[in-house]
Amino acid sequence: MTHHRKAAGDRRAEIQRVALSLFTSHGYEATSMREIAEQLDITKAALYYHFDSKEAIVHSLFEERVATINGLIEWAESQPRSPDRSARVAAAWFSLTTDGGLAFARFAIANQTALRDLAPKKGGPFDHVQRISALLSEPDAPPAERLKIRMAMMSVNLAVMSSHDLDLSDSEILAAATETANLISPGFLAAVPTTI
Amino acid sequence: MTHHRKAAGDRRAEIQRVALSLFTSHGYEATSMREIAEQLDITKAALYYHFDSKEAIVHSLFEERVATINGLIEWAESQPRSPDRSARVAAAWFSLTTDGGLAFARFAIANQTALRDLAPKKGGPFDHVQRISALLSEPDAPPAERLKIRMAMMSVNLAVMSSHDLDLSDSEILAAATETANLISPGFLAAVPTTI
DNA sequence: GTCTATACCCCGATAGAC
DNA sequence: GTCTATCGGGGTATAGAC
Repeated sequence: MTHHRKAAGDRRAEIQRVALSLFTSHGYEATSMREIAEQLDITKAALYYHFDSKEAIVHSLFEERVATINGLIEWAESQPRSPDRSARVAAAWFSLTTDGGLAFARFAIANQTALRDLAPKKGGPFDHVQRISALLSEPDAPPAERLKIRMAMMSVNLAVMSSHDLDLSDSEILAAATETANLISPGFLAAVPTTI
Repeated sequence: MTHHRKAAGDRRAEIQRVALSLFTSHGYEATSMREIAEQLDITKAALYYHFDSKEAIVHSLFEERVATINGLIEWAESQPRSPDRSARVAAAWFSLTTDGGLAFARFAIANQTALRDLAPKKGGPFDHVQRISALLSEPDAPPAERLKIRMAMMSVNLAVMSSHDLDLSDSEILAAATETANLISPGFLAAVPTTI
């Protein structure tokens, strides 16, 4: 027998889906709990049953990703610096943004300042760019060199930002990002297959 | 005789300076009129003497830039499509982001969603990217080609986003952006001198 | 477990004294 | 021209009925 009622975990996932959509289109600060509740035909108070706060919602949206990247960094730091390690880290970094389409990238772009304020030390998304770029560049690399590595890392963001109003699939956007990353920093994604 | 009192126009400029700083660091939505007033040691009401609304402040921050770009677009549309026209438009676009350092670029990055909502039709900053990229690409160019043009145009944003926490001057960031633009779209800034 | 009702605060904005 | 005082509303969050 199927039930008309939603399973326990579904409501939480629905809230996350709606919140991600609203945060992406209007921004975290401009999105109110009332808006999220209305779009789900539930009350504001119901949100507070599933999440302790508005911040808790946004944290839940990237906590899995944060944990994965922290694991990646931990692994990389236990390995000796080598071209192979760099290739694996770069490939993992890129594949992380493709999981679940480009929804997270779009969310991150629309909420850069909010993410900075909401995830300051916990190892937020922006801290990761710094730490991984350090892993990918030589210890004595000049700042200009580190900048290029970071620009290659963030080519996905550039492609997503630029693709607004253009008739392109996520795969095509990602292909442009991959190509751009390799142009900015030759060999950046040499080891990663271009298939998505 | 010098006066201790500020000249009339100074207060308005001071408000713009503080507002730009706060909007850039915390975002438009997260910045309140009270914060702006406190940082200037004036009252909230005093702000409303100089500006009709919070939106009016943010509009004043880029109205000059908007007018300049509208003029650029108007001029370009009156010219026949040619390599020379493209070179001039691309060069003008880039030099517009250097005026007054990279302050506007940083502001725009921190407030993408707010700018979209606040300047929807008036010819906001994001509308300009679309219209200028149309000028710079062939009329029958596929979306992927237009995307690359836009990515080249927004390489300044990429460089600024990536340079956070890096010991680089605005000139160095801009140099990286210029180089990247030409890598993404060969010859994009061929005609523009690289001196800043 | 999920709702209604409400507390409490700070927001942008205005009126009018000085 | 700049202030004090205040308004109406929406914000997040909570208390407690059901």
